[in-house]
Amino acid sequence: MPAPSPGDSLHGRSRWCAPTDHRDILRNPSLLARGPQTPAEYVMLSPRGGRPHDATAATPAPSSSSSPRHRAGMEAGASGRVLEWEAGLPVASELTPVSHPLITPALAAAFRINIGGGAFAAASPFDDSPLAHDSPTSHLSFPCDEDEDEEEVEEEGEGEGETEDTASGSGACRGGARAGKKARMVWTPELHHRFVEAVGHLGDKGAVPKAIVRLMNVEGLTRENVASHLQKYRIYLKRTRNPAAPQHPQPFPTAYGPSFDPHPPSDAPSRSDYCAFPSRERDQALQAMGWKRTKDV
DNA sequence: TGCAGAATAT
DNA sequence: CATATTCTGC
Repeated sequence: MPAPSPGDSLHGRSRWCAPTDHRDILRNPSLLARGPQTPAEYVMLSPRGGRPHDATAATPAPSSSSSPRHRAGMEAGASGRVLEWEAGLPVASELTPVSHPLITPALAAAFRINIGGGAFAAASPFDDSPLAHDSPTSHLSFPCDEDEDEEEVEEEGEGEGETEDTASGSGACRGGARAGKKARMVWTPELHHRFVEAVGHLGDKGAVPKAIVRLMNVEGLTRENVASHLQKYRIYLKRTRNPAAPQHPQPFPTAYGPSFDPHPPSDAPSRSDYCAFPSRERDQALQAMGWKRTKDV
């Protein structure tokens, strides 16, 4: 029965938040304490409304009663799927398998998560031709939407009984009130790479937000996200084109590099690195995520 | 305080 | 859709 009873499937309209807000993790060490065990869990670790300040969060509040509805939504696929959520969604072939890609190889390594078949070595995060192949989204992070649209992660994780300590059932993202702003999106290098490619493929004329979004085909990515990014990107292009101070032909000292600059200018850009990650957040985020290179978790 | 990056408004 | 402005986190 497709029609979910009220207060059931949509109950709490619990949403999954991508780990966009590393700050949450930063402020909630307990999340790291145990670290995600599975992709699914990882995804749920960053509940926007997860009361970040809840110091006592040490207790994830497993709540045996908290039914794992989240996954139920998709896992129930076999038995009863919430068609309501599927309305307007791209067909399966168009969808991006986020399950594994959500976790970058490095992350996986950090947490010793094994994503399908030793992803670390296998998946080169910098594989190019993202567009060339129709396999769109890959290792991308996405924002947490709370509005209407919200692709569900096609999780193949053979559900282990994860503890659904996601924020309280209602309003996983943002304390229940959808009046708020959307989670800040993080343009990862991968994402930006796709973006740049999309723009390139579309050409100057066709590179409009809508088209870009389509071409990128990143679940969770909104037109507005792209529009905003595009705006910055254009500014960046303009700047680099102008003889203002093009120390280099067109290196991207800023975050707006064509993805992964294999050869960062030797003069080390004063500002951030060549990656599209949020300048300083990245570092902390990575650390918070257990990426400490010197220290061990 | 200023800056950068993303969201939101026009 | 493009541009401007606001917001937020360092």
